[in-house]
Amino acid sequence: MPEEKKKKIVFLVGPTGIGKSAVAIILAKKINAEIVSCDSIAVYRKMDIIASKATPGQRKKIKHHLLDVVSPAQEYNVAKYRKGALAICDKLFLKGKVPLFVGGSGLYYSIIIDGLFPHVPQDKSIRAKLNRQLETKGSKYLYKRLTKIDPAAAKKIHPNDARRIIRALEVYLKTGKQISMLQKNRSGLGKEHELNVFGLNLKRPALYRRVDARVNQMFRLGLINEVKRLLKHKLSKTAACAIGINELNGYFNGLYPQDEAKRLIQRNSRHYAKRQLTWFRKDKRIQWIDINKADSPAQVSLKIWKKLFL
RNA sequence: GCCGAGAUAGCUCAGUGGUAGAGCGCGGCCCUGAAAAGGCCGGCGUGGGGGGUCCGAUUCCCUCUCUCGGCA
Repeated sequence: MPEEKKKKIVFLVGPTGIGKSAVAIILAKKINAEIVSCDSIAVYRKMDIIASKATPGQRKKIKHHLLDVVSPAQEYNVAKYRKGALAICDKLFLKGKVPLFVGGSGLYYSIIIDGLFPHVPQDKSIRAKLNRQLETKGSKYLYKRLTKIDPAAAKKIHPNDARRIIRALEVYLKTGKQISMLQKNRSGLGKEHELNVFGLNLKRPALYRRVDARVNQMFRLGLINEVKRLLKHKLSKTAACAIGINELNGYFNGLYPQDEAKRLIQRNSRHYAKRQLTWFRKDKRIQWIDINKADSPAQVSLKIWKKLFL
């Protein structure tokens, strides 16, 4: 039975602030796993509080991968993530360990499970040119070009979505191939492995209360100083989009008081959580675990464990 | 107690004799090399209670309740 030989991979996803990390550590011990972070911000060093990374104490209990792998000055993206994550999976399989992916970055998750179409990395000069055209002629102009070059891609992309229009044009200009064709060619771990995907969720008001509370906690832990330190150096544009950077920068520049910065961070985090839920909701592979306030991380991880082995 | 202002969406408020909008908030969605990013869609409403005028009232009139100012 080849089915039996498939290697097991476990995913734990869900919106920010739901308590994935604590559950993951307990679960990892039970199933002989190591944790692979699936978080686009936690990859950055020196962004500990802002990314709510696992603490040194937690990392001592269970090994965490893909935390602190790049400096905040470096750009990071899905392709780098995928490369790193696949390498770690291989290592873990050799050790007989189960990879336990934990995080809320939906695209990163899907790139691991379903794959990424073959390498067409970004091209700085093509992008610069397209961005200039975006400024002078607007996204509608670029969209029209895309309509001619790759109608299928254009159909999927909204005329205002400049970022995706540019990427589609970039791929074509660089390879002469349509992104809509290339995108059909993807293969991820889902094909060769036994996937077990769990999602944590809470009723919306309770989730939002948790998100707000976690932002308060981040302030207590020293978010302001952490961001102040980060802003002393040049941040890559991918690191700079972490929620909290921009909001606090406005406060540092005297645009509004500190409370307003906090309010904005809380609001943007709630919006983010909502978008994450939209992303994950449509993935039918996810087995949802509804947690209520009373559930401890241990209870939640037990529920997952039961689903894994019963 | 008297005088004045107000009571409309979750919040702050606009407007109109033909059953209502704005901003923020909130909800839904899209997503393949920036993804904690970027983009799209949606008004979510017993217009404070009751009565009157009118073909028709959220809009005009009366009254009650409440809120906020001012005077006592």
